[in-house]
Amino acid sequence: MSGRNANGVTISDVAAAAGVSRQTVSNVLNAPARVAPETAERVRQAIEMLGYRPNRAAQNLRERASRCIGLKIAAPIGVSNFLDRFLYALTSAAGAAGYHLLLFAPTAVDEELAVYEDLIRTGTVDGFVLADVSARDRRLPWFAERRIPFVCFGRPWGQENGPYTWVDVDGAYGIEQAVDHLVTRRHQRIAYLGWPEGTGFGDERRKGWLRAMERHDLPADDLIGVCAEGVAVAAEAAERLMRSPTPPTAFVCGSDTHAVGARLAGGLDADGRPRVEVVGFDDSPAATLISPRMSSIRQPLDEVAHRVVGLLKARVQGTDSPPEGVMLRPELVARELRRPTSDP
Amino acid sequence: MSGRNANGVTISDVAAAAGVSRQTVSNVLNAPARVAPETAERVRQAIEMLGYRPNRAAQNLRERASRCIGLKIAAPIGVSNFLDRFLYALTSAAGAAGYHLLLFAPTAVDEELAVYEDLIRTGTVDGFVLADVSARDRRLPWFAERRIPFVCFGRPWGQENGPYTWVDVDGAYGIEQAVDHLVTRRHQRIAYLGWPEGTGFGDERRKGWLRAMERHDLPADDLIGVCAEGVAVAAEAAERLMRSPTPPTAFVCGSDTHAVGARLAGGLDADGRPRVEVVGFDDSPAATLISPRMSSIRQPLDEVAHRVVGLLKARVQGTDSPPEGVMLRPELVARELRRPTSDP
DNA sequence: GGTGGCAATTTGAACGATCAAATCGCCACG
DNA sequence: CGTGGCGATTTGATCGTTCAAATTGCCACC
Repeated sequence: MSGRNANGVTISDVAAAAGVSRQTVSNVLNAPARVAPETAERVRQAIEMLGYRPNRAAQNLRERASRCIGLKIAAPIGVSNFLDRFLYALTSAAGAAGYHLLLFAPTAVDEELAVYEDLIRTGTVDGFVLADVSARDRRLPWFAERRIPFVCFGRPWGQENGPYTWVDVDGAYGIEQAVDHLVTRRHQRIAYLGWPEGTGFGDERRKGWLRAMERHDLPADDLIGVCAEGVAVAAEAAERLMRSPTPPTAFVCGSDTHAVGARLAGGLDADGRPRVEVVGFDDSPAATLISPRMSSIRQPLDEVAHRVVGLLKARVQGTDSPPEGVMLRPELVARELRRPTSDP
Repeated sequence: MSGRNANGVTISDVAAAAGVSRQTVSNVLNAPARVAPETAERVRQAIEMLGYRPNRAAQNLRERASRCIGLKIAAPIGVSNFLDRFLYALTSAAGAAGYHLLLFAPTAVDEELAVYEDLIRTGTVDGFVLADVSARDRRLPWFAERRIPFVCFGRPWGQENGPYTWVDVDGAYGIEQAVDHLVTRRHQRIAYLGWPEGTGFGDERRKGWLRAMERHDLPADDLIGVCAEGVAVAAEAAERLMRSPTPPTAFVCGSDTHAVGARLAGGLDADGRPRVEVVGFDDSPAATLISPRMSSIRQPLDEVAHRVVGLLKARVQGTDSPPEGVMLRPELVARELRRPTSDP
């Protein structure tokens, strides 16, 4: 008996209204096969009439699961709204799988690992998505040791062979596609502009460029520029390459930010057209800040999110799903379709 | 009895270890004054030793509260990472107040309002933050009718006098500050470039510009440009204004995107310096995409988030806290400190 | 007509916490 | 020496759900 609470229609209220027991109502919702059709119909009407919705806390308590996925969100840096887009994709994918995304921010006082542990131990979340895995990330072995379910977005660089589950996008493949594209557009001096050595994904993208250049038998030696992510520094780095006696006619870049810098450094010709063709990485809306819009390599974020959620769900529910790495392919979004101006 | 579960140390386990009853352990955590000091110490040691953390679902069930704040996240559009920054501020503020942020995405099949109702009825969240309040937003009266706690970020335009609680930033004030700033830098033809009539915040910002221009006794008639948010269209709109016989020497803009467009339209003089000075709105990192970096009006996001969470908490807990509107002031971040080139 | 089997349904017992009320021990006071 | 009062602690009940086991009703079969 109840229903006296503000907004609380309980399963017992429904049971009373339908003239059955609580468990029958529960069965209608969770195991319809066990219930006689006409009974089920009567119960469904009572549910509808009373506007019954099962209490989440009670379910969570009973089922020992929160159906929440934890995600740490850090102070945003940089111009990209990559996180925005990934967050939306992840939230949608989680929703489709019956989960919610629960955000938390690291606090100044607490030890970061303690925050993760707390969320698991209190049952606030069932597992984590790690979207900011760094090289030799100490969270991974720590989580594994405690059997805390998690899935990485991004390969765990330096511990790829560890027993970790991840989803990543093959950046090297994307860059190779970009080089191939530029080659078909008759470019031969194709530079690479990206992060300095040390970031896993950056190194990989640069390797993809080098591989493609060798495959096409093109020179690569004096065509590498590196700098931190930032338009101004990227422009400087690109300018240094442009001062060469045989300057690049195109840039393949580690990020859209690098690409914007390269485009600015290249400048415009007499007709007001960009002197260098660039391909960025991420296809962020920021890429539209320059005109004409540049080409960029798009990561399949919806697919990434979907796979991440699926794998995490399996690891949360499944007793012992084996670690698994999933590699997805990015796609080149080609936007500069005019002929290159020169062909040295 | 228990503790047999994988990672579940319960309050009874702690009680047994410390040689007291469950309730005493509960009191140590929730009402320490009721417990004798030496008993409390013993219990605390047991908690520490066993690594006890209270189960969130059990607390939620008993206390009829989830300590979660719901936030709808939509597909990102535009270049700004404003949501990123607000999300981080909101997550931090929520965490400091003992809450978590729970994200959800609207699904294609469900009615939007039904999703909100579901989250409340199931007790998944205690209330909502609405960061995307539109004019005559139908959610507001609907929530109020159902006594669903919520706080808006942004005035509920068109229903400011409704019984709603909100936090907003005084955009008109910020714009006026920008105009004052430009006037002290000897500008006289200061244009406004922003959204077409119809967005509450946009209209308000334009009014702020007009008010400041009148206050300074400056002409304003032919200095208004409107367009959607987008660099290319903004540049076009700004160009139209520049073609006037007496073109503007500065732009005050409704967004950073508009401002980037205005700067591009203005172009550079012989010394490579921007011909027009611009002030954007939001101080997004995208503002750094152009060089020299432009001035912009910064919203106090941390303060906004803090107030939003505080008000929501009061409305969730308090029986009947009266509706309240909080207006905060933005701050002009002035970046172009060189003298303007001309003074017509 | 008694019995076994089966489908449909109900009852009892958890899940882990907190509130309210009851109990305990101890001291002071008349 | 009995009683009242008070601080410290314990017991019982409850939040709303689901699992496991028990019960009911019905039909078929020997």
